[in-house]
Amino acid sequence: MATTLHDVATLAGVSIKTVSNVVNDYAHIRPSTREKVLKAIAELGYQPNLSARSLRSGRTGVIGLALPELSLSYFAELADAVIRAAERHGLVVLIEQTGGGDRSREIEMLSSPRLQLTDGLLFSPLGMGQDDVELLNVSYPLVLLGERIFGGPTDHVTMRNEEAAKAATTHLIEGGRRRIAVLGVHEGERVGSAGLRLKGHREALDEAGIEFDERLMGRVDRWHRLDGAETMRRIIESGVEFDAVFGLNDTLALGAMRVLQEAGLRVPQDVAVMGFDGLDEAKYSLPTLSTVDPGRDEIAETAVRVLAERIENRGKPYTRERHLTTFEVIARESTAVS
Amino acid sequence: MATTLHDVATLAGVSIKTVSNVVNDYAHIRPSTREKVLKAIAELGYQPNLSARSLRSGRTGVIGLALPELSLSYFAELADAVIRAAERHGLVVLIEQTGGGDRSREIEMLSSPRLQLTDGLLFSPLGMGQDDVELLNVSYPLVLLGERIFGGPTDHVTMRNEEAAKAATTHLIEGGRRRIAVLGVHEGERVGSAGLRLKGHREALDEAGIEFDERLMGRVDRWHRLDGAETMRRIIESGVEFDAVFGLNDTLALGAMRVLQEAGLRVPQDVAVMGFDGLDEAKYSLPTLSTVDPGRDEIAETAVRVLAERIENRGKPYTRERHLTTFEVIARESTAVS
DNA sequence: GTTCAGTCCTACAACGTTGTAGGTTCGTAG
DNA sequence: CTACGAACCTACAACGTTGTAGGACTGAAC
Repeated sequence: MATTLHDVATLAGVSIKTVSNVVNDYAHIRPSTREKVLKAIAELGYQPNLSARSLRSGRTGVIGLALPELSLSYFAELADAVIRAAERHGLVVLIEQTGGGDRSREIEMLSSPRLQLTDGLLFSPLGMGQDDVELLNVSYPLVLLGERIFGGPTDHVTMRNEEAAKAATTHLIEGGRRRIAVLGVHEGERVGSAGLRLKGHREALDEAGIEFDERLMGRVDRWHRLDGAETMRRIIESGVEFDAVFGLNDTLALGAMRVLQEAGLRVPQDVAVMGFDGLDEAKYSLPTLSTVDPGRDEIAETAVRVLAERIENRGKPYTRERHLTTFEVIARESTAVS
Repeated sequence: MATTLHDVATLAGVSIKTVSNVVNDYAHIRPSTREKVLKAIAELGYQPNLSARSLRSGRTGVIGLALPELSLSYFAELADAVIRAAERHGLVVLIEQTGGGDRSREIEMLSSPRLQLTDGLLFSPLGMGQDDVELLNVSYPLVLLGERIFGGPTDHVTMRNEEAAKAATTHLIEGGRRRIAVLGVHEGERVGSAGLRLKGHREALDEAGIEFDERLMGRVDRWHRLDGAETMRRIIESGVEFDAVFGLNDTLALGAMRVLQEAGLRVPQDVAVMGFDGLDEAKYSLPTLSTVDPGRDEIAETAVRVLAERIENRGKPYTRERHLTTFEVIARESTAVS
């Protein structure tokens, strides 16, 4: 079996508590004793039992990250960033997938017994909505990510969807585009990535005095590449005129770009294409895809920091905060002005 | 504070052990008692403390997954599949990133105290090599993934790199290609994805009686899209003649495709492009990328199942096994015969 | 009426750790 | 030489759970 404090104590000829103190860097230990203990620890290859430690201390050093699907690049890159950030705080990350927007699974997740192993949760819902805000009242530290729920009882780290989308559309307009198709629109949604980004888009149109055209709205629930491709195809077939495409995320835009080129439309000469998310992939498509980096790394960094703080100060009162990251329009070939 | 067995026991008027028995579905409990207890559990919202349970039982219900980087699509999709598979076994997954092939971090990982929270580990090294085989002798259940180390002391789940790569090259040859550039070659490597896939490639050449040309080898350590692009550019500039490109993974191939098209080379008319990994992305590039699906889902499924078995039968002797998945060449536009 | 197996339940100890309280030693100030 | 605080160390209890051993009851078989 694994060695315990007791084994080390016996070998070093001290009490287990002294060994514990050495392990935990307690100040008042005679150098000679510390040395003896460290030698015994090395000799036995002792490693603390984290279950016991966490039972005693109530802390596990693990945070949960609940997200829809890792196979969506945005979430994979987010998870990567979260794990790196957590590491800097001495935390490890347990990842739970809730499926692509499955509301009931998301709700279930919030009270999952599996969270017991966790000191707190980073929660990125996709299926839950504003009406579910009360469900965020949980007894453990929770930091909300994303744009499905606002004004909830917890800390919230999110991007400036509206402003960022507005900037994206403005970028297209400045390039001389007037008829901008939008991919990934969710019917009637007001809160949520789709709703907010569309709102930003419309603000940009309004400001430029461009009339909104319902026929340019590419409605589709899922935001995978396939959905972008199919929606684009539908719009082309509908015969409606357009000179630009704004994919509400990069994946949609990449799928669309493929279809545009198949249809003989040149990007950016005939149609400019803009994405949203700042995915790595967007750098390598043909042509390279213009996008908006919503501040993904900053989201991860901030979320972990805030969660770590809440864990640190458990029990103490605090005021929930909303953290907004800074975004950046990244202009690439797909929106170049000819 | 959270409620404990003790609270439930008090409310239900039974001993804590009886509550424990109810929770664990012990057989001999009077229906009336069970009901009383369940009611008390519901009333208090009791959830077992997993730290205590794991301290007592030695099991956490968590498995570790150590991989290079989630931002590499292959690993993101692998992690997705592993999490799904683990869920079917009632396990959750703790993900550790070892960085893109950092040998020392990988070695460190194997004895990380963080693994204490884990019943076993799925380990996918990239930097370690055959010489490190002894380091896999660890005291916890370990299942090795990937192709860096063979014949080690643990179970091993891997793909048929050689055969799959051979099939890929054969596919190109059957399309009439004779001068195949290879991207992602690692100098002098024999074991490892690069070495094995290159070996398969050469076997296919040999069988077809095509001479191997060193100048067609695109050497590059990292396998990101950028590396594929740069290596491709180097090969084009070198002036060596070629009519096909085999990216040792999809990401390299996608990066290369971009550069080929920029250089005015048509895919597949002038140059056929073949990838390896069966990434989702390959379905949506322009043109769509032919690839080899090495059986990723099967790898995840098998690895989790084997690990769960080893955990279940801890202590019992077993013979280590090597599991090979089935692969499939997926022909798409990038290798179409004109 | 006694025995016995089975059912149902309980008390206790243990898993390995850390917090608390307290004990001993030591050096220094009085 | 005594007093006293700081430094150093220890014993004990507790975190919440489950395994073990065993007690009390029931009903059936002799």
